Amino acid sequence: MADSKIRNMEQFAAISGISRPTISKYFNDPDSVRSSTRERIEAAIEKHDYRPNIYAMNQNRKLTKNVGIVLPFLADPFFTEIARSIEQHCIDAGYRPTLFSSHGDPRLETEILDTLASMKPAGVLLAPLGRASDKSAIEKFCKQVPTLIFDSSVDELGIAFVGSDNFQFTELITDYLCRTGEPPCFFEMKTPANPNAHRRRASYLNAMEKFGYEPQVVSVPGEGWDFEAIGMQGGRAALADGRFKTNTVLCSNDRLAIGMLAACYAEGLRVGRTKDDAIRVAGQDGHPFSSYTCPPLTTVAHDYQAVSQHAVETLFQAIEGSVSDWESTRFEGKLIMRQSA
Amino acid sequence: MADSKIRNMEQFAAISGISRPTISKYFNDPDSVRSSTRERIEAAIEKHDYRPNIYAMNQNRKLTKNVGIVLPFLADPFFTEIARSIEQHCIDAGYRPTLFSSHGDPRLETEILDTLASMKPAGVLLAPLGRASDKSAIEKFCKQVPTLIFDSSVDELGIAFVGSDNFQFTELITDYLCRTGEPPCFFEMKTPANPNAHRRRASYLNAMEKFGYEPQVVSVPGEGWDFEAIGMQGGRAALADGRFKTNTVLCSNDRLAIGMLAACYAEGLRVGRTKDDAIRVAGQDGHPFSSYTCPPLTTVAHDYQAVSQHAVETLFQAIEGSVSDWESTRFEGKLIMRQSA
DNA sequence: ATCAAAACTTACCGCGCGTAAAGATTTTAT
DNA sequence: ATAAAATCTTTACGCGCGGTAAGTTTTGAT
Repeated sequence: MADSKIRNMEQFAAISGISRPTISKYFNDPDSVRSSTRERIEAAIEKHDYRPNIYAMNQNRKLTKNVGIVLPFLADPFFTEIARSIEQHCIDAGYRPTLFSSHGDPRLETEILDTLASMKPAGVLLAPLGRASDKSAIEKFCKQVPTLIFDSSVDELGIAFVGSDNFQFTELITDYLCRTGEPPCFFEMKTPANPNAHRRRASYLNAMEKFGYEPQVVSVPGEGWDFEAIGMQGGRAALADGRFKTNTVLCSNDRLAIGMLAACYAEGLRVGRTKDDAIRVAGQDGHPFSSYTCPPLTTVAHDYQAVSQHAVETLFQAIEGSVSDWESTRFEGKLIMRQSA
Repeated sequence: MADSKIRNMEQFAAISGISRPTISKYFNDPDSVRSSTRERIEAAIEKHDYRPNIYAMNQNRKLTKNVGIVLPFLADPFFTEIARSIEQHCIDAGYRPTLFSSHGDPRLETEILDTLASMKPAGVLLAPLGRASDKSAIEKFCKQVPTLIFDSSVDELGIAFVGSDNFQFTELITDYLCRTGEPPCFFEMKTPANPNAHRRRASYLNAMEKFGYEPQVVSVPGEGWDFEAIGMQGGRAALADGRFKTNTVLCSNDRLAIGMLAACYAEGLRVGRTKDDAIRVAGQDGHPFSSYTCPPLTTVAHDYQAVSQHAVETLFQAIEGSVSDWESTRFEGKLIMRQSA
């Protein structure tokens, strides 16, 4: 019945028998009003289906309830999985998440940061492109907006970094591969997108030395974020040239490994860990699709839940008060043994 | 030098020597001012790095330059690929896209629609969840905001529907499979997420009858959007029970096919189209990962570019004037022959 | 019942911009 | 050159809400 006549908070206040400042206070923080008033307001909201104008709300507020989430590349279920988890945590904390993707383009990343700055967000969760990022733009942005960097670190920018312990990842799986067969060759992109790849290579070299094996790094060319294609093309070439000195290939990440599996298939090599198999292939990330490759991919899985939860918690702690020093948190990965290695 | 002193349009107008209403007019539509003034304004923008407050802008505008993009499920490169393309088209047209994902949850979809309604967007591109969607909520939303439905149709809601011609998809690949080997069995979810699946089944039945073969539909149980898992589990069970009466399986979509390939691998069946292979598997969608399965997946690819471009164009035509009748546009798919079938 | 604290109301101003109307200025056409 | 048209400036008001200061009412403890 009575509905769309309410055009602003004043009218809503009048019709619900409560003063406008109190209504305003309620929308800022429902717990700041007496429970009896809260119930009356909520009943009126229910009845008249009123929502305050978000633009008018955000105009004068120094800080909005917006939270920006910036991903480097959307067409990768690894990131979307994290995004889903982060989004949920933000909503639970009473914030309004907005998702952006740089789609692998540094100019777009800078544009997004620009847009975001004008949105006066309470905070931003940023997974940067990495190497290609305009670092000065990110640095400038971090000075304006409380920013938590995740997945891929950029100097000591923002309020904190949350990610995975890439050293541990690679050491864990290198150890596993060495114990269960021939020591692995390391398969990677020559110019990887982000610093995680460098950490993983360094960890591989370190682990191989520790275990007393000679490291073999196979770096393949390719730019951009089309990792599967790069892994497949580079993998075929490397296989054809006999650049893998052992029968075991540890890929820098799962998407590269998926490309490598396709390369093995194309070259007629049976992948697996049995006597009949020609080659073992392992990845790193615990990519959502890694369960469905043929054969299923042995990998090290991120602790998605821990990363996303800690990222959001750290951001909100910084927003809602305590200004602590910059810190870096890296979660350990879990070895997932499947048939590929 | 002179920079962050400019706090509003008034000050910017003063410092750039142009009246505020003209500045305002410029930001609404740069082409609405004389080219000489435009150049002066743009020089001043460049110099002082001024951007109008988006909240104050949008508060009074009846329509904003926002465009909402709603996806049913983000962790699927099929959708993110379309999203990327649509986003770009929106930006090119001078709009500000905002991306949302329902993450397979109908309540979240309704919430997103609620949020979107309060954003006064110029228009919305909505790919609904399908069967699970709250149709009344969508219908209500479509009355408030110019909405273009894509991918999966819901009645004749919104200003138009743009998607793919599922009948053609399935007929095309069914024909191909019949011509090149045994006629296909149709592999699908018992309770599929959206109406596209029903169209594809109907098309399969129709095509099989037309070609004079007896159709064989294998429906497997499973809820939600975890298609690969459903395909793998259902596929293994169906293979074990001998429910596929021929050596050819046409999957309702590529993600199901990826699960089916994993099932074949687990059951020790070699997939392919040569004499040595035990079974042929084909998908539908042209999923970004379908090139990298083992073996690479034969499928029918959406015309991504055409769908996204036509969707955006149709929306903007409706926004910027011409109110034409509701219409449905479905683009044909292209057969992609790979090794799996 | 008494009183201070907590919660609420009234009244008013400010935010940054959209928009309209009327007059002044520039551009274009004749 | 001159009139008509297009564009710009000035002035003024409104949007829907945030925020504050002063009074008033309600609450809960004594």
